[in-house]
Amino acid sequence: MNPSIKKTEPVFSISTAARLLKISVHTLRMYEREGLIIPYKKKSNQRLYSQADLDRIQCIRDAINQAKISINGIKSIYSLIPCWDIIKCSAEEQKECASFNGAHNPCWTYDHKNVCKERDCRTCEVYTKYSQCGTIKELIKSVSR
DNA sequence: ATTCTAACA
DNA sequence: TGTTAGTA
Repeated sequence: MNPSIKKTEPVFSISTAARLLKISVHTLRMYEREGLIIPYKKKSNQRLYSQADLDRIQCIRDAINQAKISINGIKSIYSLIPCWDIIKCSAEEQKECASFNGAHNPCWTYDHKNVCKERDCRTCEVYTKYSQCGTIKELIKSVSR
């Protein structure tokens, strides 16, 4: 409601996020364990969610409830994002990268040894670019053709 | 009062 | 997915 707060600003506690999304805090933490989301962490280790996080999670909920896609299915979809092309890592780095070589999990769930090491996956375009339901569908279409 | 991790009569 | 335990 406050226009001065950016959609990417982590402001919602896990209980507030759960209430707004109508899901349990347990489910919220589970999505994180599965590597579907990367909430902001305070130094106290407590999670904070931005409006962008909420939007992303709602897309995940829609994929599960409407499209009937499983958690593993969503992870597989995310793994298809061409991260190497988006962040343009070198051929050497691609050779060493699991994400470039048929990984079935999102790139941000792996240990990074290349240029990704200096990046914060939460704010990386690879993670944020396909956070909207529409863009995820476009990705699915482009892959299924 | 809230959140966190880990675990399961 | 739920719930409980023991913390911070």
